[in-house]
Amino acid sequence: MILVFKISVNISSIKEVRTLTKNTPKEYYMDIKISSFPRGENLFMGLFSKKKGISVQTVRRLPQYLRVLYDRHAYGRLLVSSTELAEETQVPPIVIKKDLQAVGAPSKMRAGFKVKGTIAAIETFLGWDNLNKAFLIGAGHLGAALLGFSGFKNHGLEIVAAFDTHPERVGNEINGIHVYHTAQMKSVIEEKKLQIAILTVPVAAAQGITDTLVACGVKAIWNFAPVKLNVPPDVAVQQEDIASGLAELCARLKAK
Amino acid sequence: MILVFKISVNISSIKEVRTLTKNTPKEYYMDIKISSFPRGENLFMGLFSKKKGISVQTVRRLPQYLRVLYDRHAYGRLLVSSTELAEETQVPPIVIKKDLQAVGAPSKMRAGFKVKGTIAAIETFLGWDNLNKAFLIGAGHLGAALLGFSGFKNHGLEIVAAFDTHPERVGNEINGIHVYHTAQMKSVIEEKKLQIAILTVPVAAAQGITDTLVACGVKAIWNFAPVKLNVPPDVAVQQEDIASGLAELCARLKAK
DNA sequence: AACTTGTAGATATTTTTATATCCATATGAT
DNA sequence: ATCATATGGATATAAAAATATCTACAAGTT
Repeated sequence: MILVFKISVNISSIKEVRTLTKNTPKEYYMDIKISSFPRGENLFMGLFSKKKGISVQTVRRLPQYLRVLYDRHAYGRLLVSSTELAEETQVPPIVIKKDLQAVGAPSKMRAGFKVKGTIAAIETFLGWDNLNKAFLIGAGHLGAALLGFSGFKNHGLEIVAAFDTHPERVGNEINGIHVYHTAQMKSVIEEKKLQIAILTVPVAAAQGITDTLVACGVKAIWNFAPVKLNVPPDVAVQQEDIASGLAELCARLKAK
Repeated sequence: MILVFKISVNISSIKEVRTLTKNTPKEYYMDIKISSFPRGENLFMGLFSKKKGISVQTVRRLPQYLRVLYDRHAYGRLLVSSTELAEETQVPPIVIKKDLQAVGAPSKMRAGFKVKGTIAAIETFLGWDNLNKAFLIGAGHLGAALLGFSGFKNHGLEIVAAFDTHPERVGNEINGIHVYHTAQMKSVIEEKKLQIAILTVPVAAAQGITDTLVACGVKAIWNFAPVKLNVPPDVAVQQEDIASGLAELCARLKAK
C-alpha cells in the first residue's frame, strides 16, 4: 500500500541543528505536529473524541438568555432564533447557538429554538426549577439590596433568614425576611436545614463567619466580601468582586 | 543547501482520498500544520512576533493583587514573591507571575516583586493613580451601598453626585454625597464635567437614562441593571450581572 | 569555595473559549 | 412545483488564557 502525503509547510518553522564543530556541514530540521483532521473522512475517527463539560462562560451567559426567553414567552412566542437572541443580548449568534446546544435546548430546523423547552432546559441545568433555601449574613446596605431583590425567586433562590450583629438591625424585617442576631446562626441554620449562605459582611469578619458556616455544614457560600475564603474542598465558594468590574471598565476606558 | 526534515506524525491523521472510480488504486494524504517552533534557534524568528495586549482576566485579577500588596506595604515589606501572593489570593503562582510581568511590575531576581513598584505599576495601568469623578443614578439600596463604599477612592473613583426621582430621596446626603433630582442631571453633568456614570436604576428606566447620558457626553457607564444597553461605539459600558455569579454557583453546586 | 534552593524570565504546550465554514433542511416566495 | 433563504447541526479553525518547562541568577548553606 502506498501512502501519498500532501504536505504544506510554513518555511519559517525550519530550525538549524546545533553544529558541534565548525567544519560540519549545516543541517536543518523542523518539528511537525498534527492538530487537525480532514472533515469526516478520517480513517481513525473517534480515537480522540472526548466529551466536554459546559464552560463557565456559557453558564454565566445563561441568565441573559433566560431573561429574553421569559419576555418572549410572556408574549406567546413559541420559537426564537439565535439571531433574535443576539440582538437582545449583544452576544454573537454563534455563541448563543453553541451555548443553547450545550444545555440541550430543543429546536426546530430553520425556525429557531423552542421558547418553552429552552427555558426548561436552562432552568433544569442550573437547578432553578425548584427553590433552594438560602440565608444572608450582614444586613447592611448591600445585604438589604439583595434581600429586597425579588428576582431571586425566579433564580431558584429563596432567602429565608438574615443575620446581623448591629442592635438596630436585629429584629427588623426587610422585604418580609427576619433579621436574627448572628449568635443565633447555628441554631437557625440547623433548624431550617439551610445550605446556601450569602455573605455581605465586612472583610474583617468574613473568614471567622465562614469557619462557623463550614462547621454548620453549609455547602455553598456566595461571597461579596473582597477576600478569598479558606474552605474545605467540598464547599463551593462563589466570589463576587466589585473591583474586578471597575478595573475592567478603567482598562477599557484607558484603551480608548 | 540541503534541508533535512525530521518528521514525526500521528498515523490517525491519514485520510483516504475520495476515489472517483472503483478501479483507481487508493491514495491517502494528510494535512500538516505548523503550530510550534523549536525554542530559540528558529531561522525566521520574529516573523510571527505580535505584541499582545493584557487580557481581560488579568485585568480583573489585578485588584486582588493590589489588596495584598497594600497590606504588605503597610507592614513595611519591600518584596513579595508570586508564591506568597498565590497563598493569599488562591490564584496559581504562574498566573500571578505572568500577570505582573504583563503590567511591567519591577522585580528582583530570586527575591520577588518590589512591593512599592508593583503597586505603582498596577495603579498606573488601571489609571487608579489619579481620581476620576463619577456620579450615580438610582439611590436605592444598591446605590446607597455603592455610595457608602469608601474604598472607591483607592480605586481612582470619586463619586461626586447622585440622582434619583423619589421625592424622599432627593435632597438627602448619603456618605456626604448629595442626591439631586434626575431632572437636574444634564446641568450637573455639564457643570461638573462628569464622564463616568454608575447606573443602579430599575431595568425599565435604564435605556432611557442611558440615552440621556450619551447625549450629555458621558463616556463610561457602569451598569448594574440586568439589561444590555444600546450605546454608540465610543461609549464604554461595563455590565455587572448578579445573576451570572449565582448561575455559576448553582452550576458548581450541581456538579458536586 | 562549592553546592543547594527559590525565584523571575522566557518560552512552549495545553486547555478553554470564541468564531468561522459548510451542509441539510424547513419555510416562504415566486 | 421550484427556488432562494435563514436556520440549526456539525465540524474546523483561531484566539485567548492557563499551565508547564527550562534557564539564569542571586542568596543562603555547607
